[in-house]
Amino acid sequence: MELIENPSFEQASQLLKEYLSREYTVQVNGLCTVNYRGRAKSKLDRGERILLKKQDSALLVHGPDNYQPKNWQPEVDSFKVEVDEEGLVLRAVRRNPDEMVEVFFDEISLITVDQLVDKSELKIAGHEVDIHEAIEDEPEIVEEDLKVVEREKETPAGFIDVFARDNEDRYVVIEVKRNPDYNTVLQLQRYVEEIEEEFHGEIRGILVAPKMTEKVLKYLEERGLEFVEVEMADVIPSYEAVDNSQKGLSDFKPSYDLN
Amino acid sequence: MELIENPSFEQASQLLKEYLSREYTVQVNGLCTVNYRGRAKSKLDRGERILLKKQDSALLVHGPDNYQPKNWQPEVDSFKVEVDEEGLVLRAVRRNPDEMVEVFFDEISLITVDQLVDKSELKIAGHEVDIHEAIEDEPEIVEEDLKVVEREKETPAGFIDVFARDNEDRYVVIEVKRNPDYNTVLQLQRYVEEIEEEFHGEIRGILVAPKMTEKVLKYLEERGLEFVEVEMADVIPSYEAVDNSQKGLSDFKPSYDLN
DNA sequence: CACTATAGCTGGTCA
DNA sequence: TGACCAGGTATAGTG
Repeated sequence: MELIENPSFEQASQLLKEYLSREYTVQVNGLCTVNYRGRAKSKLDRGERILLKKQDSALLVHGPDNYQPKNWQPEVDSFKVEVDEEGLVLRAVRRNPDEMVEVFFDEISLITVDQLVDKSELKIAGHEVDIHEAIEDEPEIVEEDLKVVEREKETPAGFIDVFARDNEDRYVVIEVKRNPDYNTVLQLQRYVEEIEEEFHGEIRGILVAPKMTEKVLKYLEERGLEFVEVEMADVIPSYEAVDNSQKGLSDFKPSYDLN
Repeated sequence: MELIENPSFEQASQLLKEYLSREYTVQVNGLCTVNYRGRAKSKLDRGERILLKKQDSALLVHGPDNYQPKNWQPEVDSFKVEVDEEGLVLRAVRRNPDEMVEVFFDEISLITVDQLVDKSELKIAGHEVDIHEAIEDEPEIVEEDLKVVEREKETPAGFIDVFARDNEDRYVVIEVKRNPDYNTVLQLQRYVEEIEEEFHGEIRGILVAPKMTEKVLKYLEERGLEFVEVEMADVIPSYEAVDNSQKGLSDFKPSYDLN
């Protein structure tokens, strides 16, 4: 790791020009103002901030509070660094969409340059798609003797998450939601009505979710629909760490504009 | 700014215990694994990361790529630091929702502690009625050669904030909003239509606001209406800069569990 | 305090 | 490529 406290602008400029456009994590702490221009406009007055350039060229400007960055650029195509009598300017441009973040440093208190290695990737247990798959694999999660007919079945009202038949051969429309609300109920009702038109007979509608509110449950039951609660832990047996860290990195070569 | 390279776990623990629960920006670079448990579950395998604790207690764990953090906690109620033979553990808990981020450090390459000052957090005080008055007093805020005909003019659709004539004697309907949205646009449009019925000829509609979103602006322009941005500082002579950067900070005293 | 709507949303999936 | 939807969404505004 390379680290300089209170560098001169010349030192800083040299370091930034060397490392900004390469696969290094670069951090600059200092007093700066920031402008953004592109999809919107924003101007950030002078303040002490932390600038973070990541190894895939992502740029973040963090202030002293708030979980989210004050300013950012998810992907930068070209960096540009200039020094004049007033300080150091860093410009991060990307095309498509055309936008630029400009950072004017008045003071720089710290610069660090490092190459971080992260072999792991995060996988979250409990996404909607996971539940779909789990139900398809093990329909008994929802109900005994349930047979999946089709997944993502299309109807005029939209796509049904899981379409099945129960142990009395009745058709069952299953809608999966992580955070069910009134709209979810209405949507399920529409699906059931579509299936009634297509197949006739008694059609069941089941809302599958890890949680439920009293209000929505009542709303659901008033419409003759059912609710099955699933525990995430039961549905997803194990989550695995997947190595995605190299994705796209080998292609990363933002141009560096020397002037 | 306090800074230690390659601290021992004991040194690190001491520093973290001292500053994590206070209004300091704390940064830890090192090799770690991270667990999250709460609204969902996630596990992040060992990797080199940057942990950032901000002055409002927000916690971020950044990996070497991606603009977004690998793991985070927007607000932390209590921090807990422990050292054992395997390394250093940092736990950040919050209630409502009940969730926890656990960071296990195997190696720590850098710790920095600092207090950042961001003067740009200054916000402005000003109410809608203030802008009305200011426009009545000085119509040129909105446009040159504007003559106010009437304030709070009544129409069947409601009261028009300011009713005026421009330098070509066209009638101008001015609607003032602090936070304009779609409804504001529709309201202005209704006023313009009312005035068209009453006076005929070309009627202009101007929305005056200190800020504007892209969507609303587009919506506005599609209807042939105009937008004038006003700076509170320009409009209200005695506007006061209110320091909101401390908002909630004085109350910020996450408990520190000494164990 | 809860609910609602937006975001320079970002990120995914699927027609 | 674009439309549509989810997110540990976060955040701001309103009742």
